Amino acid sequence: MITIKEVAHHAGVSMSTVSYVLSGKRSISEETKRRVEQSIVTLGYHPNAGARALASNRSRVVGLVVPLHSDQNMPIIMRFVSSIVARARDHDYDVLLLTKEAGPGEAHRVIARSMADAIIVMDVESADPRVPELRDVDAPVVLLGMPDDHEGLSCVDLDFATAGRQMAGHLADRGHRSIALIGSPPSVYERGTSYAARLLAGFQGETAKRGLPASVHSCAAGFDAVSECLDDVLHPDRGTTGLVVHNEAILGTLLLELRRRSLDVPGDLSVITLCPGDVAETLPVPLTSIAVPAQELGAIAVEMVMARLGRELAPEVRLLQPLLTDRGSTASR
Amino acid sequence: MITIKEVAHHAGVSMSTVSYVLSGKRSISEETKRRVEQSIVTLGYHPNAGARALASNRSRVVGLVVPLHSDQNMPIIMRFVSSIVARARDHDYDVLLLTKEAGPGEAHRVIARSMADAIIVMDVESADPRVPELRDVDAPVVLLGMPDDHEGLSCVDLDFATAGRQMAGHLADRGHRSIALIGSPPSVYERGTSYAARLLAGFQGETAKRGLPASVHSCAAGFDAVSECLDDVLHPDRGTTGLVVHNEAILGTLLLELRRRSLDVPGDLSVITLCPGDVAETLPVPLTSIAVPAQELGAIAVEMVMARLGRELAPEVRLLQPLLTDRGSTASR
DNA sequence: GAATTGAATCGAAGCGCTTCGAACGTGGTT
DNA sequence: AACCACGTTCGAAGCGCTTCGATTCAATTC
Repeated sequence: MITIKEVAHHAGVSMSTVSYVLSGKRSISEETKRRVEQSIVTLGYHPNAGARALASNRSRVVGLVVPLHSDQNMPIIMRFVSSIVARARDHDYDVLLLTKEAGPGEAHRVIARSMADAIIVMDVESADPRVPELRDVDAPVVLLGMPDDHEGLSCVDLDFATAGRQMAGHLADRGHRSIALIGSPPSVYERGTSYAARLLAGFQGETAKRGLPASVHSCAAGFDAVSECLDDVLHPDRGTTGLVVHNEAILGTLLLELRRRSLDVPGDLSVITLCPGDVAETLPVPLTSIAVPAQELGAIAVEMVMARLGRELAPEVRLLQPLLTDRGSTASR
Repeated sequence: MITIKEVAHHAGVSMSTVSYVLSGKRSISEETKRRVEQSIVTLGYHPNAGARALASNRSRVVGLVVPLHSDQNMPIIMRFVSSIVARARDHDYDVLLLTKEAGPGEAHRVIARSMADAIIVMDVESADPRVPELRDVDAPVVLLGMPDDHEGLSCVDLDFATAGRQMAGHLADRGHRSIALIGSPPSVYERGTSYAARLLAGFQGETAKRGLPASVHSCAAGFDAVSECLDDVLHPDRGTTGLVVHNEAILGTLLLELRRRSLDVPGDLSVITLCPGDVAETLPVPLTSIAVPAQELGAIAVEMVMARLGRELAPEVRLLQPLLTDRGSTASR
């Protein structure tokens, strides 16, 4: 193993000079810098992470708590992870993989042992039991998701309430007088997944404000569940003409079932959804949708971590404004 | 931060004694051990990972290269990851997340800096360009998947050739005289994904051996692609009565489309597939299948890493034998 | 021309841990 | 009584790096 000592010797300077060339924390003459960098390349030097962490009291690692057994959409979780890893690497940070399933103690362990400088937690729920414990972690913690009580913690999330309002408003603006929301399976609501509840609140707020009848349905994945749910939603008594779907898993099945029933989108039924943009695009009928900006949310989470690691900043909450993309799946009537 | 020194002082012993209590590398009297452990709890001591790594030349971290942008099934990738993390933690190892997309240099960087003691690489393809570079990594490397040239590297994978043979044989044993294989989209074959090719080879070997006509089809995801593919597979000239599906993404769509065409499984068509067990179970028609034993494969990968980290073992290749579960989706004729 | 400044570099003290050899009893052998 | 062996424990030397004065030397100032 090549050490900084050997590099120093090879370049004819002291260890500290090499260190300063690497960190840029003190000014070094161009000439010396060049020589040192040359030696580093020639010898193939790689700084030892452990030694660095020990001496500098910084690991340049961020712990990421991922829900690995989640019943939720893995692809979207992967988008988050992928963007977080990429942005962290931009800052020369690595990512240590922690699982939600292993319990909240993991975050504490990793920080207490100085294996990581900060923690990012994905998939945080309304009354997430991890939150109190995370508050005690002695390092910056950034949550993806918004627990009810987020005091002292940084949070990033999509503004689901506004998204719910926007989707209801979009249909109402087009003259739909009776609309329905198809949400996630009951289990998701019971678990207190904060985004589901917030979108629902926004949706209901908007329909109430406009005095529109609106029904709300919970739908599990699977062909029979979707079919049953549609029976209910489309019951003639309701006169439903517009559909807000907040359940990525059933989108394909739902559209197929509508086709099977010879219902045209948007001719017979307008449909708008919240899901990743490319999912909305590649469905049997491309859907007008609000995208879940996983990339951006991940990037913001990393930026918040870095900001807090640098300066001593107060935790903050950031809600990203939803962006609606019209793909023609909603008609005026 | 509580250090080992403070623990030693609190327990009235030397630092080295505390260290030996923790590592168990030398015998310590019961009494002393008890006192030290008590002090550790009382003070809330957590060993500093950097210092440990520096002194012991072991990071207790394994790097995991994950395909984060893969067009493949994220859920199954997650199963691997999840099992690898869990098993690694069993050995008191943590997992550093590296992405396939960031390039093969990442593995080298992480090892050169002593951030990890070993590397596990997922989703390795036949002619994977990463393989040569991985061979140069100065640490144990375990591949999930089997490149053509795997000399000097440890590999774990399902025995896809045998799986292909088994599925063909299963149908043939039940009297099917013309069977078809529906595989992954062409892109998967073009990319040289080794498992797809190996399954295909096994399938063709078995049908040839038995002198059965067998057609092979490549099918992309999406409703139209599946429908088109079925038109081809079920063309009357072929007389196909048995179907082997090696394409997890289209299973649901395919079964729905068969139902739409009023074809009964297994009455009109026998179907057998290779996919995770619970996927096969929760389809509209539960399918007889060979499971992808993600849990086991991940666990074995970790065991291989640990074995190689302990003793100086030669790299080895392990192919897991497929296990066929009959769910009644294939009939005799 | 002495004093002051500032850029560039060096030396050495740690960071918190592991590990090796040495030391210290204690009990059993001769 | 001297010796050895063994189970326990200690002390100290690093592991490879960062960082804080201290030092040097040339350029500037009065």
